[in-house]
Amino acid sequence: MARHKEFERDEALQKAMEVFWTRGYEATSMQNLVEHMGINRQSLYDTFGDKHSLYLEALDRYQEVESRRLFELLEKPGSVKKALRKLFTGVIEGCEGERRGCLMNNAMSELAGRCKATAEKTRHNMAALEEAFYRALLRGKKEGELKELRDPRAVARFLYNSFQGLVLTAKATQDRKALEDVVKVTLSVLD
Amino acid sequence: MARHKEFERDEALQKAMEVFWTRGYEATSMQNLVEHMGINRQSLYDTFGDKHSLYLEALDRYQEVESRRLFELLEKPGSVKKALRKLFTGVIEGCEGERRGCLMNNAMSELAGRCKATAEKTRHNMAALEEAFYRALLRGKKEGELKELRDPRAVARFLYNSFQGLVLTAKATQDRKALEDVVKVTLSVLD
DNA sequence: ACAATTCTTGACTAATCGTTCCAGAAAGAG
DNA sequence: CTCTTTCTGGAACGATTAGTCAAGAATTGT
Repeated sequence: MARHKEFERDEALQKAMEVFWTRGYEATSMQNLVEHMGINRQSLYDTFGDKHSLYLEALDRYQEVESRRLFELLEKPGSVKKALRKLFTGVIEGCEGERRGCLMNNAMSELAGRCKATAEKTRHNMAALEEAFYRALLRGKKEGELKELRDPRAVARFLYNSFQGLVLTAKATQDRKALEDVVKVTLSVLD
Repeated sequence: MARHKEFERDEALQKAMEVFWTRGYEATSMQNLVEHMGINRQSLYDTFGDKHSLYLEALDRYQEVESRRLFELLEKPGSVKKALRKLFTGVIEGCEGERRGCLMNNAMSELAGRCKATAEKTRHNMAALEEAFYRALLRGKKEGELKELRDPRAVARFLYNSFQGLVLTAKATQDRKALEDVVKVTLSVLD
């Protein structure tokens, strides 16, 4: 029988995801990908198809891996408000170094307007995040922390929107005070 | 003496801005620009320098032309809340057709992370919009519409953030109800 | 050992990228 | 008209793009 693969598919995909995350879709060349993924050019094409297919798979992987961190944070027992604050201030911390934002956010901005598959995946991500916020809000309401919450669905959508806005804003500014103001007012909706 | 220019610099720049607005920076080729601007390739280079310089000038023009519309809307006498509602729902209307978002928003996402000049221009845009929100809030407070407003600077930053988030979100979704929920909760901060 | 299958390598398309060069047409001022 | 400058068109630049091909090395089951 045949030889086995000498690289881990998931590891290579992870690397590809990071390159797309940092450089975007158009600015990433196959040469960039070959170098960073550490696999052969031909293996890349054999395993992932063309550049666009690889990008879509990278979006899927991001959805699985990165979104999970967010879900876990919001589902962990304890104060919902504190979890939300941690989530939002985490964006501010993250803006210090890498400055690559969020892959889904970037995809929405760069490609969703002209690529249906990308638009679909970003919508799926949006739905998942909205749902995570929604469940957290319901939990907060049930546990008495957010008694006065009127329309959890609308607030969940609002939180998603503010979160994405913050990720984007943090890409251009280093003004922590400004970003903290945004978080402060955003979370005041829950009071 | 010499011949005069046969094209209007501002008109050509306007066209270039629209191309960058629709396609982004990387996905726009000089060929695209030549075709849409309606001027000669050589004239393009003579007049605007290279692609990157042209892009930065397009950002400047956007800042002047498009931001003014926003300023005028917010400075017009009348209810500040109504003006803000009009501004935000305008984003929802705009998402029906073109789907190109906002050039500054796009620039922030695509280039601000790796181009200092772009980051600077988007920061300038952010400061201008924040200031427009701030002045509108102060006016609302003075005129009694927003008596209970505590921290207008923070709320202005919050409004800017929600606005940019909405522009981005509207790029991927057509769910008007979801977008209207965002606007509803965002503006509820002023109540 | 042997055959089957797959990985690796590097050269190789054809197209497009941003940019420059050049020759000639057009239009102002003297 | 002539001189000067600028605009125009097309060809060309070298570099890079996404993607392919073919041949050999490696690893498996029999």
